[in-house]
Amino acid sequence: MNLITNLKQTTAASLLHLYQVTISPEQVLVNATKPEFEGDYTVVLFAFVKQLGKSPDVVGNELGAAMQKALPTIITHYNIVKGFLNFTISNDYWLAYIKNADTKSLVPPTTTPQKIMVEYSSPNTNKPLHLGHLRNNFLGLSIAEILKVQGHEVVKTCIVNDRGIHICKSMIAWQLFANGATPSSTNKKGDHFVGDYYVKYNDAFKAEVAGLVAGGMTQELAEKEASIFKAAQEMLLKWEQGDAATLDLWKRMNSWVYEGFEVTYKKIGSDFVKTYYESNTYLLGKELVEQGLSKKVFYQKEDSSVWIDLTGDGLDEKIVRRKDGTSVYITQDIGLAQLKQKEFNNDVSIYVVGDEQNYHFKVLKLICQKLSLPAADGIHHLSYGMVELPTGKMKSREGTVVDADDLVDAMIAISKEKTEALGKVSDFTSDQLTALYNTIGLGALKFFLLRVDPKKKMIFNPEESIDFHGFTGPFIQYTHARIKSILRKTGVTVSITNNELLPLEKQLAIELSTFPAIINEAAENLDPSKVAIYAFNLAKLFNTFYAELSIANAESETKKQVRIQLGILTAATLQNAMRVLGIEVPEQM
RNA sequence: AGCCUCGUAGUAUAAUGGAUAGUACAUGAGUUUCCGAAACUCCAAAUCCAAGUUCGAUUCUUGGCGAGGCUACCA
Repeated sequence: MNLITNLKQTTAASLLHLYQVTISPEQVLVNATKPEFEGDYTVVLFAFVKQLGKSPDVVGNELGAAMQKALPTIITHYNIVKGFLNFTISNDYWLAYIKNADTKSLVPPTTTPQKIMVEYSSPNTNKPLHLGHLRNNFLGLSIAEILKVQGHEVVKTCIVNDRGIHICKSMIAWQLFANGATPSSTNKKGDHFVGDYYVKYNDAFKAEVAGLVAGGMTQELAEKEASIFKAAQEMLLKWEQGDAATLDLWKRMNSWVYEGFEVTYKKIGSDFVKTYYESNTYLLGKELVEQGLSKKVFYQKEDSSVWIDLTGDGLDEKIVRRKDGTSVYITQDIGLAQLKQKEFNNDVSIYVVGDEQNYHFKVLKLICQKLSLPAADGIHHLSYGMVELPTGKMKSREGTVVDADDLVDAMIAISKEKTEALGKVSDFTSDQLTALYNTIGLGALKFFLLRVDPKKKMIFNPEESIDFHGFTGPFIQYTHARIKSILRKTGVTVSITNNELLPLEKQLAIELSTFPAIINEAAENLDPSKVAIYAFNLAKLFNTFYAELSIANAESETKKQVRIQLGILTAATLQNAMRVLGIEVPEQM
């Protein structure tokens, strides 16, 4: 049992014994003691002094004595400061922890493993991936790893938005302007190639609209009347009718895009057990509309369109089938949710999607619940904020996006530059160097995008935002590499016979012991930033420890053994923490 | 108009209602005869405003002000 749980339970038991009051262990607040006070863990007394009708000092003294008596090998001292009961934990406890910690299973597996689907990435096939997609991909990858390390079975899926008017725009522009050019004929990555035509479409569209407006048309009308827009609409119609030539071009251009995506996904580490294509799924959900009608979850209006009334749940009315009988977005998503559940039999389904769709997912979950679809309660939306630039929102139509490939390449280039300047890897082969630059560059980028609460929108300043010092991936990678280098020289732990701990040694042990709780917190909140913050704090603490205390030249052999073991545990914990963020840690850098 | 997020030093961020609001970058001052200085140490600097609940509020409630998003028979 972990120490905090133990302290909570003992507090509750002691209170029951002393005062005959029942307080559940979850109600007991146990915190790490602030450094300026004596002690390791603190029980906050205010919560129960009121119902006991005694002063905090009296309760503190009685409770402290009782707890020490209950846990004689764990608690060595206690003191009370203004309603805070501080406990000092015995060195023996921490030494036993250091000795017994297993680097192969730092996180105990959950007792209730589930099958969890994580859907992430959701690209459009009319343009390459950008910075926003990177945040999405890194969040999806990370949350999948966090759940895996807890012992859940994870299925990663992707839904590709491969049809619709936006793709037709790229297709039209290609027909108009490409003269038969292809990615290979222009030596361009396929997704970028197609994306260029999307931009060309918009340029042409804008120019045409401007011309029409100059000729006296209103902006609104001009946007509807522009011939290039009409051509795109017509193409969408042909696509829906199954026109062979249109489908051929669509398939051809999409295949270019997929080739490009594959390169990017491989580079950033994204993979999927199953990829769904919207062109296959956009007709799903039709039977569900019928079911919903017969279950009276949905109702039909006079024009024969079908709706659900969610006003009772504080939301609006929502259409689920148009009067012409076709599905809308939400209907497709309900159908896809059902399909995925049928195929994989998952208990939980996590959607990594931007926060502009918060309302959509609230509605989706509600409808699935009302239709009594299996695992409807397991639907979770991992909602994340937009990534914006100092100049404002990114707009792919206007070409003001930070391209994913460019950014990744730039990060790798910077890591190369910095690594070369330090000259610590002269013994690496060129393949090893390439791998190292990738590890560091991607580590910096992933960490930067994962270290903040996903819910918050973030501003990305390409020039200033990326750093290799401080609260960054490379800082943690460096700390790991340094520990490994030290351990290569000192050898492994032989045995621990020491019986005392210096404050920094104990502090490090305490920090190491909280890792499983951090993982649980991150999983519960679908928030990898908790792990990123933890990894940084641990690395920082180790660096302080290392600056103060020598490992190789420790005061005694027994001290050396303890510190080697602390080094081993720190390196393993950093490696595990970074792994669940999708970041590798090098042995040397 | 309604609904949902968010507002913390110059910048970026942290804090299940708990102690003197933590951290990084940038700024300033230091630390290499000793295990890796991508490191460490120290200085300075912040909770949008106003009420309320509480022993205690960055956190909860209400009202302002400000930013973004959603309220599509687009996806």
